[in-house]
Formats: sequence, structure tokens, C-alpha cells
Amino acid sequence: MILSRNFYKRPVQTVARELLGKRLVRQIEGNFAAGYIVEAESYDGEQDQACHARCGRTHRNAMMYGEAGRAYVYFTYGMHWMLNCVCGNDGYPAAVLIRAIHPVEGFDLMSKNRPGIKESLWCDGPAKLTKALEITGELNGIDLCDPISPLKIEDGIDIPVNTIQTSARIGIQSTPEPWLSMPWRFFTIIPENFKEQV
DNA sequence: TCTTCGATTGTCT
DNA sequence: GACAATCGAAGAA
Repeated sequence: MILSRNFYKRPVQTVARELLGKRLVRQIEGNFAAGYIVEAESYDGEQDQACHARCGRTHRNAMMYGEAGRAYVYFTYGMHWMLNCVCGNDGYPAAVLIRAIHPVEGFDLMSKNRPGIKESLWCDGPAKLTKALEITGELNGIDLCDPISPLKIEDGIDIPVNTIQTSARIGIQSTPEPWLSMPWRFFTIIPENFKEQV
């Protein structure tokens, strides 16, 4: 089942934690690929000094203020795309950065986009998974709750609570405390040999 | 295995 | 004009 919009209309930390194990599905002209989310970070409102919305609403971050359950895709470092899920109520800027997934379907598509790279390294970083799944700014604002959307998130596997770990967020070095140390990164580990049983 | 560093461009001040 | 929610190659150990 595809995740409902109400799933995203909750505190962003809750959404980030519960996204672990969910199934990210990318459809491209009949082809599709999917993976289970294994790492996510939450960004929570204008007061969060690590959040793109810390300086208020701009053209770039406008999507974060919009409807929950949509994708916020942005470009950074001159070459990388990042995928986020918009959360919380309309008008409140919050989103979950999808940092890593565990590939389970569409290996041909991902290997095509990540040539010469080991499978375990295809999607183990936020810019890596967007490249493997061909996620770019064209998908900014796409509805993740729509069954016919080219990018959506469905129910996946249960992640035992005791395997979920947290840490400070990554790559936000110039962020002041307490935001720098907020334990808003959630991750788990799915065994290397894990394959979907269906 | 670890650390360092260059790439490269949209966005905001 | 500065910098960015990063990656991957290269070199050292």
C-alpha cells in the first residue's frame, strides 16, 4: 500500500524514523526500481538552523512550506540532487532527507546509472540514490501519495525498533548548536544478502 | 583503511 | 561573490 498523506502530516522526526524500511519506488517509462529506506534525516522549521528554511521562504525552498507528502528535490554542490519528503502542516517548513536506500528491484536500471560501482555502493548516499534512480529537479513537487506518480513511497518491511540508531545530522558543519547536535538522523542496517521475499 | 581535496553551478546576500 | 543537507579519486600509511 502506498503511504497516505496523513503519514507525512505528523512531527517530522516521527516521519523520519518511520520511513525506515519503507519502499521507495521510481517508475520511468515502464521501467521501475525500488529500494527500502535505511537512512533519513529530519529538518524542522525556520528555527532549525540546519534547515533550508532558516532564512525564511525563498523560491528554492518554497516546496517545504507546501503540502505534506510531496517531494522537495534540490540541487547542491554544483552537481548533486537531494531527495526530501515534505512533512507537517501546510505552511510549516519541514522535510525528511532520504540519505540511503537498500536496492531490492530494478537492478538493471540502477546498474546502468551507477556503472562500474559495487551494488552495495549504488544508493548509500543522498546524491548516490538520486543518481541511481534518475531523480532530478524535474520531480520537485511530485506527489508521493499518488499511485500513478513516477516517484512514490509504499509500505515496506518492519524494522525492529532495537535496530534503529540515531545520530547528529551529517554535512551541516557550519550549523550552530543546539541544531548541530540534534539526534535527527535515523538509520538502520539491512543485511547485505537481504532480498525481498514476494 | 584513512584523509585530503578538487569538481562545478544554482541560489542567496 | 561566497557557499552549499556531497562524491569519488588519489595518495599516504
